[in-house]
Amino acid sequence: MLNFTPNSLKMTQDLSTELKIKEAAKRVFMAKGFDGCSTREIAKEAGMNVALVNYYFRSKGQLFQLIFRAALEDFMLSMVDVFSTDLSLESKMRIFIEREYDFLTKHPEMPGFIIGEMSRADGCGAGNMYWMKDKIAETGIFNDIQKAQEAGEIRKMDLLSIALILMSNCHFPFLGKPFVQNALHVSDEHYEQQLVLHKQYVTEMMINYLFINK
Amino acid sequence: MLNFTPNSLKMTQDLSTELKIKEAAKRVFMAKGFDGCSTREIAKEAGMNVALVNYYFRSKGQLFQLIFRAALEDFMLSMVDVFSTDLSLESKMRIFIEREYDFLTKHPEMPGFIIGEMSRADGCGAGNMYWMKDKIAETGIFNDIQKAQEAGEIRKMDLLSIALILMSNCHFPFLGKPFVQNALHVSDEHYEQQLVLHKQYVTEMMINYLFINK
DNA sequence: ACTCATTTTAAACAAGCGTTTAAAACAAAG
DNA sequence: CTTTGTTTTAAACGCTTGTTTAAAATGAGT
Repeated sequence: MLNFTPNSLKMTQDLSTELKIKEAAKRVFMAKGFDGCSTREIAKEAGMNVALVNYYFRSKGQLFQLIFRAALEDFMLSMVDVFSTDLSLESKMRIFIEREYDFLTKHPEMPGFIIGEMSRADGCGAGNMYWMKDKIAETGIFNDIQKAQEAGEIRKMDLLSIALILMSNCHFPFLGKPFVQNALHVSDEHYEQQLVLHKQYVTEMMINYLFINK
Repeated sequence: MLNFTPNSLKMTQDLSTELKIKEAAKRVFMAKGFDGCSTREIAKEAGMNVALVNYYFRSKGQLFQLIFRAALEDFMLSMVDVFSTDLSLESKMRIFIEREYDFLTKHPEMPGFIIGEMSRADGCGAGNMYWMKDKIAETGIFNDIQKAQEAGEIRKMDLLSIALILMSNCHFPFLGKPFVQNALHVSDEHYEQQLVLHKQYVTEMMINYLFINK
């Protein structure tokens, strides 16, 4: 009998368990963080035996690294592919903000997870993310910005500040939700509704500031 | 013999150990989070016996609540007292941003700690922070904003969006430092230098956007 | 039916956890 | 010196942690 699945003969159960654990781990790690959960909790969430976690992924740490890197790649993907188009710089930024709000609305726990776990002592430190800048550079966005600065179209400021302005106004509304919501007594519904308007506000604010009006 | 110290006869050692533990706990909790550290680690950091932590603070959880609430109050204090002055709304905002950057430069781990621990499942949830909005309201800043909106001086937008714009551009540069720094290969020195400029950029950007030019 | 490698299981491991205990050390008062 | 209350200590408690083990179950090839 023909079998097209590599590395394994029975696939239904096989890949299923590995995937189930990986997806359970993703859910649990993102909700509680590396320190905030146990191997047994992940196993239970996946409906599997504890030992299977280590059978497929060797250790809690390695499973975490897998999840973390995947999350990081997801996180970058929505950014990067907008920059690769041949739209104007202003359009790129507008669409970038749009996409960022879309993505974060679907995955609101993402920025907290990544930033939170990156600050951990033994968290996936510097070395693991060296590919990121290169990935962004490949899109040519850095050149676009430099050209636009030389042409006097956008304000001459360090790339870091441009990145900070964009990320601050896209990510903080999701990152800081638990704090801001409690501090101002805002309901979930009102918060989510306001985010739609907020996206438009910050788009206008940032474009107005970054781009020099003739 | 007269004794003015309450609840205790010898004070030098007494308050010293309690304070040492509290300060060690503050350091450790802020660096590693509630789940990321142990009672024994706090005791060792304070140079004290493990049991003393529970002798003075009953449990790890109660000690944490103490530290967390104190951090939250510190966090609010720098905001609130600017708003209580009788400066113009624009001046208040300018000084607010200035103070916020000053405070966060001295305590860069603060926003990550507060936001991170607030998202924890059993973290100090809603009930504990009901005082915050009242504390801000007492300063009259909410009225100032409403008046300014009715007078057409500042843009008519929900209070939530105004708060989000201010906090995003003040807190994210510190919150997201580990991520942004790694993503763009930025050294500590450059990052800190740029933050001084960044503060001026975002001040101009926010004021320009929020206040309607005649 | 038997083989053999893979997958799953229950049980166990040492280590670390938060917390408690009971005794020791201490310091002031009578 | 003895008493009395507080502070500090070492040791232990029961429990959970990450990980390993060795046996059981599984399923395809011969």
